[in-house]
Parts: sequence; C-alpha cells; structure tokens
Amino acid sequence: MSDASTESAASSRIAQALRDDILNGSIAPGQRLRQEDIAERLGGSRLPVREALRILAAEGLVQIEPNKGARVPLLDPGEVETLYRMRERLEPLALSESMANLSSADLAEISEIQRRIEQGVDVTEFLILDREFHMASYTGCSDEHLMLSVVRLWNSTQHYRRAFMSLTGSGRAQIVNAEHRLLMEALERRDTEDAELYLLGHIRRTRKEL
Amino acid sequence: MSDASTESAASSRIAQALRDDILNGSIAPGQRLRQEDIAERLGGSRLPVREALRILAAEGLVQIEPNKGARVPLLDPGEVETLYRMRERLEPLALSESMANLSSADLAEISEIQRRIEQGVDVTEFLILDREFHMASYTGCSDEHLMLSVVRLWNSTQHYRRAFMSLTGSGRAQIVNAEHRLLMEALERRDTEDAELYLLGHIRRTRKEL
DNA sequence: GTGGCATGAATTGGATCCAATAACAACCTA
DNA sequence: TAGGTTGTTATTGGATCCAATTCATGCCAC
Repeated sequence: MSDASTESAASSRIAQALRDDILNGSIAPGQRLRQEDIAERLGGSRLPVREALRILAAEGLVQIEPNKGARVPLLDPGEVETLYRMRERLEPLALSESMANLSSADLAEISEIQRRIEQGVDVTEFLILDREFHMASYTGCSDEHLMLSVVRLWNSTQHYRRAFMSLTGSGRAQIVNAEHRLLMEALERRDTEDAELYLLGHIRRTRKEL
Repeated sequence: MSDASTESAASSRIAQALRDDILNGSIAPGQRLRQEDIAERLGGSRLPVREALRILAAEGLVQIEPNKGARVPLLDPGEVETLYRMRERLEPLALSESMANLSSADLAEISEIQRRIEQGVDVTEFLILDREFHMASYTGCSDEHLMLSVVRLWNSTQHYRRAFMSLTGSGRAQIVNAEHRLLMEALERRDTEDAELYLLGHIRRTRKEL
C-alpha cells in the first residue's frame, strides 16, 4: 500500500495515517470522521484531508455522504459474506496470475512468513503476518486493477477479521497453518490448479466460520 | 451510476459529465485532463474538479499521478484480458446474488431491452443497450461493493469494447443475441447454475475474441 | 406532556489566492 | 554539433476565507 502511485506529500501522508488507524482498529466502524479534527491532529489544512478521505473512500475504508461527512462503514453480516465470496473468486485468479512470476526468493519469503506465524501467535501479530503471507503469494501478479481489488477486499473485511480472531482466540491456528502449508506446497510444485483450490477452500472455510 | 451515494452538487455534476465524455469516447485513452480546462468548460472552480477526478480515479476511469495530473488510462492488451477474467469471476456471482430478487417486472424489462437490441443495431446504440441488458440482470443484487466492482470493470473496458465493435461491425450480433436469449431463458427458469454458466461463457468468448 | 417549528451553532462544500513542482526551451560549453 | 545546464512558464498542490446545508436545542402551541 505504500506505493508511489497515489498522491503528493500531504494527502498521501494523511491518507496513510488514517488508513493505519482504521486497519489497526484505532478508528472503529461507524465512527464519524470530522475533517477539522483530522486536519488538526495530523497537521495541514482541511483540503488535503478531504483528498485523503476520498482516496480512502476509493479503497472502501470510509464512506462519504454529501453534506454529512465521512464515516468508517459499518457492514452488516450479509455484506461481509458477499465480500468473502468476492475474495473466493478474485484471489485464486490473482494467485494464478502470480504463479508464473514467483521466484524462488519469493517462495522463501512466503515460507519465512509462515514460519513466523507458526511460532509467534499473538492475535494482532497474526493479522499482520497472515495478510503478509497472502500478499506475498500475489507478488508475481503485476496487474494493478486486480491487486487493487484484492487489497480493497482485505481492507474492507480487516475489522471483522480482527473481531473474529479476538473472539475465537488462536484456537483455529492449527487449521490455518495446515491450509497455509498445503498452499505453499502447491506453490513450490508450481501447480496452479491445486493452489487455486487450496486458496478457495481456505477463504471459503473462513467465510463459513463467520 | 446516477445513484445518490456519491457527492454534493458540483463535484458529482462534473464527475458525471466527465464520466459520460470518457465512456462515450469524447475523451480518448491516454489523453491528459487539465484541471483548469475542465473547470472552465463545465463551470465551477478547480476544487470540485479535483474532487471529481478523484471520484473517477476510484472508478478506474482516470489515473492520477502526483504533480503530473490526471489522464485516461491507456491499457495494454494484457490488462484488458485480466479485466475480462475478473468479469468472468465476479459477474456470475452478481447474477447469482441478483437472481432471488428479480421480479417478473425486472425480467420483462430485460426482455424488452433484448428485443430492442435485436431490431436496432447501431454500434453505439448496441454498446448502451448491451450494458443496460446486463445491468438489468443484476438489479436484484443489493450488495454495493459487488456492484461497484462490476461497474468499475465495465467502465475500464468500455473503450476497448467500442473499438472492437467498430472494427468487427455487427457481424457477431447473432452469437451475442443467442447467448443473451439463453441467459434470459435461464433467468426465467430461475436456474442460477445455468445462468451463471451462460454468462461465464458469454464473457469468456468475448475475451477470446479480443 | 408531547409534537411541530424555528432559530442557533457546527460542519461540510466551494472559490480565490499563493507556493511548489515539473515540463519546456534556449543557451552555453565542450 | 551534441549534450548538459539553467531559467522560464505552465500546471498542480495547499492554505485561508466565505457560503450553504444539516443537526441540535429550545420554545411555543395544542
């Protein structure tokens, strides 16, 4: 997400700060975002804040209503389910596009992330590493549109993933690790079909657990 | 696209005008968009223009580079192909979500659009009606995220669809009509599985022809 | 006591002005 | 003559100010 293709200094800086706050839960869903507060808190005038909010709206992280301001979207269970169904369809595609371009260094990177997941199992840490794991598997996918859509889906569901993990604790860690290992093994075999299937199953199981 | 969930007066008005210009080809891919020109042409100051450009960037209709301005994205063939692969995955999902909520009035509307396609076969007219046909089949899908993604995909590929149609003429009209009729028939039978398959085939065939 | 209405404050949207960055061209030097 | 450099111009980004809309509070009538 720290790509250079978004904005000039102030707007992108503010957008990044807000993005972090939303993704790590400092700003809860449903909460309203007053432009002046943000401008004062992060420095700068209200104008770059407005631009930042619009960038985040494009990413699905905030919702802008005319003359009523911006707020973090509060999704109902049905919407979350649909977002997961979208993930089930798009991410296997991203994985297949990525497959051909994955270097052995990339595979080692993925393996290293999974290793860290399997030893340190803090909840917030897991959320970060799990995301890194999957994103690393998509590094070979060069298509901007597709990756942007995938990131949007992760962003929109991030809060609900955290809420779920906080509830269940790390009880499901064994299953996730097994799925990750199967996925990695398929990647190393360069078996696109298997990898897509394992990924689909991984996402689908998660959806059903919610 | 004329939903109320976007913007206040000026920004949304300008965004809509630009959107129309881009989608109907008045503004070609690769062309640069100078803020001052737009502000002068459509009325208003540069500020709502900036907001409008950001809205369009969110929809994939323009590309914003820091300190370099906005331009209509020029896609390479590989990107267009990936966009179509995304359509193949997402639109059947939208159709299945829509299916349950489609009233018989909706079905009649779809049928009426198809009737018009089969008699009047102007190229630009076809592009409009074909889009209306598919969008009408998704009216039952209430999920904002999913529909926004679908619209984004249509927007991003609109220009290439027009270029292709202009080249081949309406030679492929028979095939499209047959596919549309199969899809309609599946909708009327309330057969989600068949409808998804016909739609998938329809999009996939189009992709391969490009 | 409750519902509707009006007036006030708070917040967002838009216009103008100024600064910073990048494209462009002409010039000078090797 | 070609390449680099520097200065100018055009365009975007940011700050401040003003207008319009919305929300809340309190008042009055019923």
